[in-house]
Amino acid sequence: MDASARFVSRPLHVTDCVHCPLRHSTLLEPLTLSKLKEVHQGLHSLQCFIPAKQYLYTATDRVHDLFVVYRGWVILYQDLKDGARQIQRIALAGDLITPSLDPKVPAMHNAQAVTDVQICAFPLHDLTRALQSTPELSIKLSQLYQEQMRLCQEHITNIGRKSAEERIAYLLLELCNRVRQRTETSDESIELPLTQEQIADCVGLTPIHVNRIFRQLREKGLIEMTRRRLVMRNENALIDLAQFEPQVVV
Amino acid sequence: MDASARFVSRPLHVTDCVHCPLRHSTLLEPLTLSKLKEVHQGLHSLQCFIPAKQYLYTATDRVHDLFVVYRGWVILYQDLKDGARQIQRIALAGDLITPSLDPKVPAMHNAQAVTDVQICAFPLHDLTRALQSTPELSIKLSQLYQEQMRLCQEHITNIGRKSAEERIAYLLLELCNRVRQRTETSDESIELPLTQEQIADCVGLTPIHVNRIFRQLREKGLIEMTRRRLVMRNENALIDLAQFEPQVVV
DNA sequence: CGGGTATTTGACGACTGTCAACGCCAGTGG
DNA sequence: CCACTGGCGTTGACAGTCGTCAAATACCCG
Repeated sequence: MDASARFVSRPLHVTDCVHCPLRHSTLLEPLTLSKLKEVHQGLHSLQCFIPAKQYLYTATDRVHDLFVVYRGWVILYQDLKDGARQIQRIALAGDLITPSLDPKVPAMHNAQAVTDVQICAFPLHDLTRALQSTPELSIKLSQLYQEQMRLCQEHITNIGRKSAEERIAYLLLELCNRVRQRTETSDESIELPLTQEQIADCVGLTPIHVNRIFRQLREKGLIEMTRRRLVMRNENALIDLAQFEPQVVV
Repeated sequence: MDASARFVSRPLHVTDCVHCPLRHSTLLEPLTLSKLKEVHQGLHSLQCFIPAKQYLYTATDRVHDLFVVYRGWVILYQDLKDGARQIQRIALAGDLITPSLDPKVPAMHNAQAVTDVQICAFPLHDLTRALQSTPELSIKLSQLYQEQMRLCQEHITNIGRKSAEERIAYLLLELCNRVRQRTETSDESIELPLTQEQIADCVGLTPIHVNRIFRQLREKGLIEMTRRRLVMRNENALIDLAQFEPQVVV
């Protein structure tokens, strides 16, 4: 199915997208929301609203756009034959979602809104033109890809070589860090709209085991989890446990 | 440590790099070796020789170059505190290696030559200039990143949600596919210079267990492994087992 | 208030890891 | 030529983390 059809069949508010990292050309500028609020450079885009649990596209879709999340959480995941599911990436505000750069190639994964989501869609055709006319844009795009790759590779290390406890601690710290960068705060608690099942699908465990680990972490006094909210009770201990290396953003 | 120092301290042959995917601007052109043999566009580069087992850079290095593998196998991996190791990516001929786009940020992972390797090094500074003057280059770069991301995300699904047997079957098929694309052959056997330990570090298992699975696959008549050589005895059964989806290169 | 979803808990089993030992092969040096 | 050495592959016994199954509880939304 064609993903653009999927779009227009859903409630959507089209306005100008005034918050978008693609407008920033400075090398390795951190992608905070305040930084995002700058001037548009004339790149065509549509801002869309996607309600929670709806799909941005699915694995077989041929997508003609590159997306930038403006608000909300999006999970990118793959379904396996046996019913299992692996969340490959969690996209937050300011993150790029690029199912493919070739509209003939299907996305191979699903993109689903966890919360209500606002995104900007950039038609690939316009993007290609913009890249040719605006070199800063292409450099920015490379940086975004690079940052994505880094997270992706850390995710691989996390899933491949760490215990359940370490994996979950790491995921929580990473998400916490990313949320803080975006809100420019350093609260010890954040909104965490993921279910335990989604966390399990992210780190490659079963929801039952995720629950066991959460209890452990709670009993050790490291975290507290109320509904949709995560409190880091002892962040240093958690960092130590997870072998987490907060990225030094220069 | 600065990675350029690491370079010049090693045996290296400096010549013009005449084989490099960055010279190709057509959208989603497959990266085969024959395609690589085209005309250079004036991007500065050094071709270096790295003998097997030597490091291109290590986790703490600040790297000032972007690399393109021309010949040989390179593993990118992270070391963990407890001595474990996770191979995040295997780079073959035509693949990009971009430890960072900011020379101030350390690589966070090691890049080690598995076989003798020839690579091209593009200084980041020159690359940035080239991206600004040559828009086709930036589009090509984005495509390369995109392809990398796809492999990386599949790797995550593989490690996170598949059994040992499925993981190994998948890895073998992926490597086989990538080698075939590059050699433009479809032999049922390929050179596979990885040790069982390296395969284990790639799919997140122990070398002992990798060995057990190899025996299983051998006894099922699916593969044969002699020294440094993999023979696919029943590729379809292997594809079925691994839930492998060969990428449709358009 | 009621139905569905998410969380929690226990018992049990299995896949994979750990430990230990041996064999094979290539390179090295006497 | 042969003993020696180190790396890699192979195998077995055992242990443990994590998955599976089942069920009860808590929570949300209509």
